This record gives sequence, C-alpha cells and structure tokens, in this order.
Amino acid sequence: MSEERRLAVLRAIVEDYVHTREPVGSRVLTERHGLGVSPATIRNDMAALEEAGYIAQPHTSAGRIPTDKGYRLFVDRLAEVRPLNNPQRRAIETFLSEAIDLDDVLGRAGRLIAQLTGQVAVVQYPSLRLSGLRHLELVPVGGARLLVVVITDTGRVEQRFLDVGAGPGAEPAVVTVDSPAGPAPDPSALDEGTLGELRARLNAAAAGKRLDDLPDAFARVVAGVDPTLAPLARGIADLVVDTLGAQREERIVLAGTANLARAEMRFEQGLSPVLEALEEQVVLLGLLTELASEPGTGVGVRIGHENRLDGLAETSVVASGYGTDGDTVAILGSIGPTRMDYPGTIASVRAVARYLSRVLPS
Amino acid sequence: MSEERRLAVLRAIVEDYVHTREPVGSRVLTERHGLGVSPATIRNDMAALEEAGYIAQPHTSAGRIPTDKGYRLFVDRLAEVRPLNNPQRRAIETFLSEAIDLDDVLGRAGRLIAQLTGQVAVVQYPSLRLSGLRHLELVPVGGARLLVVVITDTGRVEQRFLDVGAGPGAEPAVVTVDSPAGPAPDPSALDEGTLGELRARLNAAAAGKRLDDLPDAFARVVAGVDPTLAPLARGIADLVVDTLGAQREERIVLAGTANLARAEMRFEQGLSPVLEALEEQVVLLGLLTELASEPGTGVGVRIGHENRLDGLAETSVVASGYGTDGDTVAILGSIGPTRMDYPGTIASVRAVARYLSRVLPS
DNA sequence: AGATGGCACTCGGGTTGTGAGAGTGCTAAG
DNA sequence: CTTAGCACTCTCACAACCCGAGTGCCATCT
Repeated sequence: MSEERRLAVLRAIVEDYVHTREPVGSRVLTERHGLGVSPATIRNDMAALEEAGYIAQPHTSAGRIPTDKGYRLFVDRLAEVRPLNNPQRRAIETFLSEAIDLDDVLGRAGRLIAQLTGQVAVVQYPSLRLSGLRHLELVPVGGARLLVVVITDTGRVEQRFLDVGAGPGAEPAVVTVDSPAGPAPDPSALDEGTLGELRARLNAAAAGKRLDDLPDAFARVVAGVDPTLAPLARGIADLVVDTLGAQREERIVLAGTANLARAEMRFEQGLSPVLEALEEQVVLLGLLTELASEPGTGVGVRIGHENRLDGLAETSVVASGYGTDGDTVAILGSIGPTRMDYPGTIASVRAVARYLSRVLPS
Repeated sequence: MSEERRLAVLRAIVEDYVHTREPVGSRVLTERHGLGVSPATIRNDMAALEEAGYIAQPHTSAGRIPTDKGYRLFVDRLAEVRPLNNPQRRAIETFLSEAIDLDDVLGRAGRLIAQLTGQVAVVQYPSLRLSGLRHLELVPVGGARLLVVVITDTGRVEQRFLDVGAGPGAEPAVVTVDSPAGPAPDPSALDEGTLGELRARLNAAAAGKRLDDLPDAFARVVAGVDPTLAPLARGIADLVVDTLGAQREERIVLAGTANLARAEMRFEQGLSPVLEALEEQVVLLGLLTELASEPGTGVGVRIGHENRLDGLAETSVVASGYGTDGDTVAILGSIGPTRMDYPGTIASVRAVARYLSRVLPS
C-alpha cells in the first residue's frame, strides 16, 4: 500500500470536495482523477486515511470529506501554488494605483481580495506602533484646546485634542466634549509664535523616529525649552506617544461580507457565529497578528479549529503581512469556509499584499 | 362597520405579527387584544382591510400579515412613540461621552444603535460639504510633494498629497504613488518660511468659511500673494475645494450586521441581497440623504419597496439627521426587516441622534 | 344595518412508509 | 498487494395522508 498513492488520494479528495461541495466516494474518485486503480483499492487507502484522521465521513454510506488535519496536510505538502496570470496582475496593479489616499488604497485592496477569492477580505490599517513619525502639527482651536495632528510615514493621520487649560504639573487630559463653562485659559501659552517654535523643535527632534525612540527625543526637547513651556511640551509628547502606542486604534476594514451569504457556502452552524466573530475586531486583530508571524512563503494559513475563535471554527484564514521594503507594517487576508480553494486564495492574498506594499507611500 | 375598529384591528395585527412573527388569525386577535367583538366580526374587518391593500395572506387558510402599505399607515397614524426610559438615556449619554475622537464617537453610536434595536446600524460621517473649515495645514514631505491637511469644524481630518514639481501654470495633480525618478524640484518654493506665510494667509482667509464661500476667499489670497507663489497657492486652493466638495469621501460605518443572521429575522429572499445592498455604500448614502429630508418628527422611515434598492425590498430603514445646533451635518439610522418594532426603533434612533449631536465637537 | 354563530371548504405542514441509490467493509480469489 | 463480488447500512426523495387553523358565506339575532 504505497504511501505516495495515499497522499494522491487525499489530494484528489480535497480537490474534488472543494469543487463539488459533496462528500466524495471511491467510485467518482477513480473516474474523475486518473488514479489507475480500482475503487476497492481506493477504499482501502481511504480507510487508512480515515484511521489517521485526515478524512471523515458525515454518516455511514456517504463519501469522505477532508478533516482540518487533512486540509493542513494538503496546504503544507500537497498544494501546488498557482500564480495569477498576467492580466490579473495588471488589473490589481492599476486598480490599486488609482487610489487617492490611504483609506482608498486599503478599501480597494479589500474589495480586490473579496472579488478575487469570492470570500471575505480583512485589511488591517498600518500599525501606528510600527510606523515612523513623519510630521507633527499643532493647531490652536477655540479656547484652551489644542489639536495635535500626527502624520505617520505610512500616510496615516491621527488627531487628538489636548486640554491646556490646566495648570503646570497637572496631567493634561484627553477630551472630546467641552465642559460647558471651562476656566478661562491663559492665552499666552497658545500664541502662534510660541507654538511655531515648539512645533519646529518637536519635529526636528522626532522626524523619522520610531515609537521606541520617541520618548528620549522628546525628553531632550522638553529639557531644552523655556521652563514655562515645559509642561505643555511634555503634555504634547505624552499625547503623541500615547497615540502611536495605543493598540485600540488598530483599525481594520472588511469587504465582501455579502459573499458569506452566497448559497455555495453554507455553514453548518449558520453564519451567525461567523459574522459575530468578524465584528469582534479586537480578537480578529489578535488572530491576524499571530498568523502573520508564521514562517514559510510569507502567507499564513489557519484552518478550522486551529484558530481559537469559536465563531471561525468552520472557516479558514489566509493572511499575509504587507509593508514597504520588507517591513511588515500591517496584515491583510481572506476568510472563507474550510472548504476553500487554498492555492487560489493564497495566490490572491500574496499578490495583493505585494502590490499593496509597492503602492504604499514610502 | 366602524372605521375606528378597523384601524384598531390593523394596529393589533401589526403589533401581534411583529411580536410573534407569524400570520395572525381572527381568533387570537380577539383573545390577545381586548377588542370585545367576536372573531366573525373581525373577519369582516379583515376582509375590508385586505380589499384596501393593508394586509394580505401568504396563502389561503393562514392568518393575515401587514403589507408595506399597512406598515406605512401604522407608523403614520397608529404608532405611539414610546420614549426610552431614564437608565437607557443615561447609558447612551455616558457611553457616547467616553469616546476619544470622531472615529470613536461614530463607532460607538453605531454599536449603540445596533444593540438598542437589535438590527443593523448605519452612521454617516459628517459631510465635508456641509462642514466649515477649521484649519489648513501644509507639510512639506520628501522631494517635490506637499501634504495638505484639512481640518473641519466637525473634527474630521482629511489629507491629500500635492505634487508641486510641475512648472507654474500646469494643473497640479493629486498623486499617491511616487514616480520612481521625478524631476528635481525647485526647493525654494518649499522652504519653511514661505510655506508658513502662505499657511497663515490661507487660514486667515478661510477659517470658519463654508465650502460655498471658499473659492472667493482663496481667490483673494492668490491675487494678493507674490506672483511666483501664485500657482502654488492656486494649486492648494483647488485641492482643498476639491477635497471638501468630493462626495466620494462620504464614508459610512456599519454595525451589527451579525444581527441580520439571527434566526428571528429570516428573509424570504435570503440575506444575500441585503448584505450586498449594505456594501453598496454609494447607493446607501443616496438612500439616507433622501430619507433625512423628510418632514415630521425628524425621523424618516422607508418601508419595504418604498426604498428603490431591490436588495432592501424586505427591509425598512429608519433614519434621522444629526449635527450641532439644528444643522444636519450627517445621518444615522437603523435597518431591519419590515416586520420590525417601529416605535422602539424610532425612539432609539432619535435618542442616539440627539445625544450624538450634543457630544459632537462644536 | 351591523354583529354573531354555524358550517363547509381549502390548504399548508408534519408524519409516516417505502424504494432507489450510493457507498462502505469484508472476504475470497487473482 | 490488488481486485471483484456481495451483503449491509444509511440518506434522500417521493407519495400518501391526516390534522388543524383559518377563511368566506349565510342565516339569524339585536
């Protein structure tokens, strides 16, 4: 009973099942795939594969379907990567390069993956934590508030309000709502000239730095500045570090959720749990990060129960990092039923990740 | 055959059907609602209501269910608005006021509506077109490019790249991808001092202005500036007007799509068309804008086929505008099956819209 | 005139029974 | 080790069937 043929049988089962969505029996296996042996032989092999946990049968007298373990073996050793053809590549490239800003690029990438794979696409925003600081802007807005705008070198823009009404030494608070009647601010701290100088100093110290290096750089600025300005400078510095460090703001965009409802992907448990899992952006992010740190071709695959999320027990996740010149600044991927076209999905995800990396502002 | 009682019967049918999700017959109608007449009488009324097109029966010998027209009559004349109780109001208020920036506020509003109504929530970003300009920032970034950051008085921040490498007179182009080897820029146009002056002038001219007034204000600045700077100034002005005017960027956020998959809202056509409609953000936006311009309590309702989108033929949309001091800067709402709890949904949407208006940066 | 009770009729949905087909495991032979 | 044959099991599709809910209509009552 040759080991090779057993694997060939597994591959045939996976491919056939992915294609027909129906349990596959020994007869069709010999007919549709050129295995050159009789059904009875196949049956023996299938019994062995089932014993080893690679396939299972939904009920007696139905064909076999691959288990999670079977799919795993398939993607690890049996799947042949099938690169996209040229027109497809071209289409990806032009569609992405027509984007107008970061939001647009990521939105397009999502729609692209959703359309290429016919599944759900997830695209993570470039992590602030991993981005460098490109520019820092200070804008005084009515009263005692300062708008701090942070621009990263991945093109992302974040803004926060800083309340500078509080006296020196007090911890400046992040606010969104005006207190209806705040204390009268000290206008001197907010005049354009002073702000301009502060902005110049902070920018000079911080430009291009990564988050890890920012606190030190800012500390030097705070030390070198006029003592009356020091609290303000420190407030701004803290706010910026806080903004870049907060993983709360690790946003992701979804696309193609409508694909989930298509008839050809019926989930056993209904798609309620899947949709719920997709809304849990925090958990989803965790999953993606975990996934991108896997070795291999750069594309990570989680199959069925391999991902801890219960809602995704019937789905597989294919994800890849992306980012300028080799640095992974974020992750994108595709989510579909475990019974998915792995080679095709992997190829699509990888292709979009590559072109996205190329198109990102550098 | 009293007109009043007929309406009472319609109301009872709607309420019962919304509650039980099953066609309601004459018997249960007399039992569960205190109508004080016999089933036979009810049957006569129902025949009349059916004749008038307010109710229908899915098949012979099943109870009646309301038609779109029936729901319409119900919300217009029969529904009693049921205001939220105090703890609920409190919860909304505190949850919204904990938000940290605009993205967060809108995200929270969405989750709030989704949870209160058990349906899908849509929240439109404050329209740039209706916003005033709070501040304009110019940031030189590597080479011949300028980053223009626009901050509106609704707290929204937009950024665009401007390519200033082209000679005077040429139309500056919006770019996202670097040409690998661009022409050497004229560095003099981008030095900090000049930019600072330009920024100051533009801001002085434009601060607080609405989109409609911007072109004139900018024109005056362009005219009054050093001739060598005029092309640059005009480029920036055009870009800003273009940015604020583009309805392309009218983003919306969705929440609670998982609610669609809950068993209690089975759609006849499946939820595929619904999900697809929700992904068509452009069309969805059109629907919302159309909807908010309706008179009445400030909350607009579209029932079933009333909204043109085919995918939403089995759903109703409840929407309300929101915005600081009476101005509607954007719209938010809830989407669910036509068989929804209209009074409850209307109350929730209205409440969230009000508190959101209060919490927005003014 | 409007409300009511009675009654025949219709129809959808659930239950049951049956037969066909697909697929398997096992055993014995090539 | 492969193959053919065979008995066995189970699902699915189909048909027959009954039951109950609900209706429409008509004669009767107030």
